[in-house]
Amino acid sequence: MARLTNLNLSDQVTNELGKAIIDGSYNNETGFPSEAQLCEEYGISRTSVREAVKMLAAKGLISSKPRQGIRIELPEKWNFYDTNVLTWMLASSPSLTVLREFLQMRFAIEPQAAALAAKYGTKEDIAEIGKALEGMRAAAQTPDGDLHKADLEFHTAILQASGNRFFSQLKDFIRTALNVSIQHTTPAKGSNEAIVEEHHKVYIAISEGNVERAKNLMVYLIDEAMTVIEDEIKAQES
Amino acid sequence: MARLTNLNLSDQVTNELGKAIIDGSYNNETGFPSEAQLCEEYGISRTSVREAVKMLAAKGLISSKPRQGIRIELPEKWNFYDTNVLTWMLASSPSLTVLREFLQMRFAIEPQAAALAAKYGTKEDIAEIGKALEGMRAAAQTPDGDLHKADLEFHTAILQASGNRFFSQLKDFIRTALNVSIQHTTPAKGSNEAIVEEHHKVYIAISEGNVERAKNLMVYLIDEAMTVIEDEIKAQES
DNA sequence: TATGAAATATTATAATACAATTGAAGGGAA
DNA sequence: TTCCCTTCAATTGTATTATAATATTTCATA
Repeated sequence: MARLTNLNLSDQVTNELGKAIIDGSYNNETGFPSEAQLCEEYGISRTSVREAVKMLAAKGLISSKPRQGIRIELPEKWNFYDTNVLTWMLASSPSLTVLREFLQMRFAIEPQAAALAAKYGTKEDIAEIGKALEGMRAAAQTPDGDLHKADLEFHTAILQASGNRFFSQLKDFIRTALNVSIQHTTPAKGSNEAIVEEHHKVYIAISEGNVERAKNLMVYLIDEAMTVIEDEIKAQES
Repeated sequence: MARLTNLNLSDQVTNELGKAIIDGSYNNETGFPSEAQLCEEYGISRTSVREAVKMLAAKGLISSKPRQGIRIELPEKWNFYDTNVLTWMLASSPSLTVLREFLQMRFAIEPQAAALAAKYGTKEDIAEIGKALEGMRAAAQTPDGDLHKADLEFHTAILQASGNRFFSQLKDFIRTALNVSIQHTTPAKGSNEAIVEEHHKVYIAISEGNVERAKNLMVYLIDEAMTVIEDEIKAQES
């Protein structure tokens, strides 16, 4: 077990088990270990094991009943919008398929968020988007500026500006999606200015309250990434 | 404490505390009770209290550290895509605002899901949509048929057919959204046939693989509900 | 005042005991 | 045999107690 001493024992075990469940190391055919077995396996008390089990149950990964033991829930019950679950899933299968699923979600969420930001965004929220944009511009002009990080800020600022809890809750989700995205898409270097310019257009549309335009421009932004992925998937299949 | 004897003690306490946290009965100013205090308050052992606390922590509602005690996390950390959290939130504030937020999410998710279903849906998935549609038709023609339930099935079948885990994971979310929606929107009775017909069009578009049309028709479906809500909100404000 | 050490309150972990639940095995009767 | 009932056993559920770890507060000292 990876000893992250800044984490509780139960948190550590939660992590280990979560990863193992999601990557398929455990399954209900071979049988999931009982509490007692987990105690032995990790050399810890039942108290901690139970706390870990409860946390995993809270995330939808497992359930447990007397005499029946601990069972892995069907994957459709897993809460993929939980940051940990998401991380565990990506650790186990960072495939192009997952990346495409991410992009499809971004395609649904972000244009709508941009539209809402244009419609309802407060001055403060929109100022944050502007600040993120400045960060992108600065990073694009500096030799080793972290454009990617600034990009993340821009997109999350828009989610925040939507004024809708369900959208802004997806900040971590989108961050993760963008991070994975970056690892796959070969960065078309040299086009930094173009990237910033496209984001700038989105910002303008939002700050002007141009709902439809904000949405369309965001669609355009994501569509580019989507195209790259679809091509890669096609290349792999053939 | 509501004694739901089919639930664990820790589950019961999780429920009680979850609700109380979300409706604001507890807050960090007045101070959140310590484990010992919770034991007294609910008359249970520390074991159960701790398990409940861990579950709430897993859902992002609280965190706890030695000497510092249990603290409520910022609402932006709360995992609203967790079924329990969602239920607790609705129990505390079933306002029009929440309903609008729900609809905005549906507006983002469902048209895209319909598009994906049209593009990638398997025969089996699409057959399920068709079956749900038949259910709607039957319910619409029967005097006291449950059209609403059949409607739910239709929409969740589309999410399933998207072939994207992140979309199909939102089935419970959308179900809840639809349920709340029904409670608010005065059912424009007499138009049952029209409703079924509109859903039928969506089904046709999906089964024919007509991506754009599927998306647009779904937008239309949700937009109607959205309009009703927006009007209600305006009426309330004035 | 600033620094550091000690006291303290709270969570973190462990060990143990017993209760509750439920699936399976076994035994008796139709 | 087949069905139903009882008994048994394995596993989780709950409680109690004790100790460790941690971080805040207090207080003494330079």
